Amino acid sequence: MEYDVYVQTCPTRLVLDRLADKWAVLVLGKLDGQPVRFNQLKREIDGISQKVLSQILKKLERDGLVSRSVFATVPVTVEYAITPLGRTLTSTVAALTRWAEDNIEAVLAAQQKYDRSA
Amino acid sequence: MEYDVYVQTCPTRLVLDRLADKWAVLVLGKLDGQPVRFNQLKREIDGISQKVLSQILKKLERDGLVSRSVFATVPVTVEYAITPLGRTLTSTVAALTRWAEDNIEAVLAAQQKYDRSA
DNA sequence: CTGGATCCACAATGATACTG
DNA sequence: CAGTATCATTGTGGATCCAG
Repeated sequence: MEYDVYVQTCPTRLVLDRLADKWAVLVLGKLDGQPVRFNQLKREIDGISQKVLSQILKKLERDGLVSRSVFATVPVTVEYAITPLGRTLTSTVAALTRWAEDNIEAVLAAQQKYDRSA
Repeated sequence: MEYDVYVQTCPTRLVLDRLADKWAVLVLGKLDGQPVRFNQLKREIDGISQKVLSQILKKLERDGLVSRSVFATVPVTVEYAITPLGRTLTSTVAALTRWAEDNIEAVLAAQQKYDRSA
């Protein structure tokens, strides 16, 4: 079977839709390493709302990239962790955020130059 | 200066917003190699609308990732090409689409398993 | 603590038509 | 060919309140 992201009906487009999401990238980056609890994620990912975070986590879990573990403490504890499949993604994802941090100045400079000439 | 994508006000978030876009990923992937004309891009990126394509190209150009060249032919010819800065991104971007194509089956399987247990 | 449900405002997109 | 302009529609996210 041949897959090609450039074909609209190809299922790989579904994966791209999921990956090509700012929040998903940040969540995967935070989970790479140790399991993290819901509110801890919410605190560490500045600007994400509770609604969006729970949606993203559910999607990532459905895709098999993230696992969800419930502990019957009081109050309940829920830990999210990356799966083996998800771990094959984190290096790529990390490269993305690293690129952003490394090249932001060049991008900002390009934007200013563009805006001046416009 | 320290940058951190996990801080909401950090400019690197702008970069992530741009990169974390399905269409931007596909466009950059297509431009990696030779310059491509507008309608050729539109044809090769299945499902993208003319409006969205022109928007994405303008943003990528503003970010300094893509260059736009106009040739005074009749009718006019416009070629889009990747810039040196953009080229530093393509390997990461290519890794993303490759991951999607390589792991789609595992993802689809995970989704089916998830849906059955739900 | 971990979310689900709701309401609402705004951004994004498709379709269509038109221009240089 | 390579776009821009407009409109109508949808979706997406934020804010808030509530519950197990």
